[in-house]
Amino acid sequence: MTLRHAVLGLLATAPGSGYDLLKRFETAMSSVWTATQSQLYGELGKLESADLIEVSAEGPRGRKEYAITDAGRSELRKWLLEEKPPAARRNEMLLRVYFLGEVTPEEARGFLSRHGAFAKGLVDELAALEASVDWDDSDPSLYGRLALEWGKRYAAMERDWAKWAAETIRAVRG
Amino acid sequence: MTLRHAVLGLLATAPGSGYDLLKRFETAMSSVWTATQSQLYGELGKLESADLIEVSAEGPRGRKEYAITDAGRSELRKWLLEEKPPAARRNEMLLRVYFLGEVTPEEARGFLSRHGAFAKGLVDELAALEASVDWDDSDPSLYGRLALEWGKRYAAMERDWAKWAAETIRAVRG
DNA sequence: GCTGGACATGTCAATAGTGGAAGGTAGGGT
DNA sequence: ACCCTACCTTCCACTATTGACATGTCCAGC
Repeated sequence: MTLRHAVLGLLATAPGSGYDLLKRFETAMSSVWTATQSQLYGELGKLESADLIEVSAEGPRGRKEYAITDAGRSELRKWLLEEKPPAARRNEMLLRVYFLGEVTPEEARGFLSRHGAFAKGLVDELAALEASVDWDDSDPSLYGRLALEWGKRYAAMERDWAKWAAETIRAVRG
Repeated sequence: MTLRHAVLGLLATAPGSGYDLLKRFETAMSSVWTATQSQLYGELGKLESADLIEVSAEGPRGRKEYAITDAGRSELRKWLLEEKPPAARRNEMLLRVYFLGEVTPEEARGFLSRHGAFAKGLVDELAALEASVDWDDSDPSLYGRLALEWGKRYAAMERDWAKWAAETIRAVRG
């Protein structure tokens, strides 16, 4: 039921059409949640039936602009504050690490080096992004900034961990 | 197609029945990948049809023990070394952070404190787990250890980030 | 006036994942 | 002998997610 809340959250910030929301999923939200067009339009229909959103305006080309309702806003608040986020339960990278015993130590170190290089690139990318954004103190940018900081710390953690892991393999296995 | 490789990886370590694998998904693998029983038995059937695994023994209660084939091992290697892991694209916790502007700053700080406390608990838990395990230098324990270290660093990162984020909100919003 | 690209939605088939019901066997402990 | 628990598999209905196809409209620039 998370896509539902992602849509509610986006519409709580500003009303928009399915097309608008899709753009927002592809850009601002892309590192946090994704949705395909078919999923999105389907979910908009369900949310409207449940009266959590409503059509607030109609425009050219059949455009339907949706806005969140009071019931929707209350559902969003409930999700934010009352439901505990389930711990992430899937990590494909780590799954591979578990099975690295199946390849040679050299290959395992190669895998970790590549991953470390990727994380390093991400750190630089996010630092550049941060530098390029004009941060004011408005709410949306505050919380976006917290999320960006999370990304930077995550990427730095993975970069350092991968380096450490490759060194550990070398120390233990040669 | 990741469950497929998770199963291949487990069977590469040791042969086992669907029931055995399910236990391993619920324990050792639970923080990295999950599978329900229905998904697992279905996947075993598909893997057998594709000749990536085979029934290596039959036991009481209709037990079928599966073992990885050479083709399966080669598929596993290919997945480990040739396919690049897609970047994680969903994080429900961060999604909530994006929408924290919908609640009051106090509530937002409460959310972050709770998350920080959870991460702190995880750090302690993982440290205790590490202390309790008798690490030898065998392959499976080496790579499990790398994964555990990842978990420790991840939890510590989230703990520190949550603290920083709550302080930042207080500084900016009071 | 034409045309290409952006805008906009709808629908379908397929795979992945969840949750639960149903049915049965083997073996250790009392 | 009995029973309880662990062992073990199959099947089904539902939701979530992906990717592709289909269809059409508006508008800016030439």
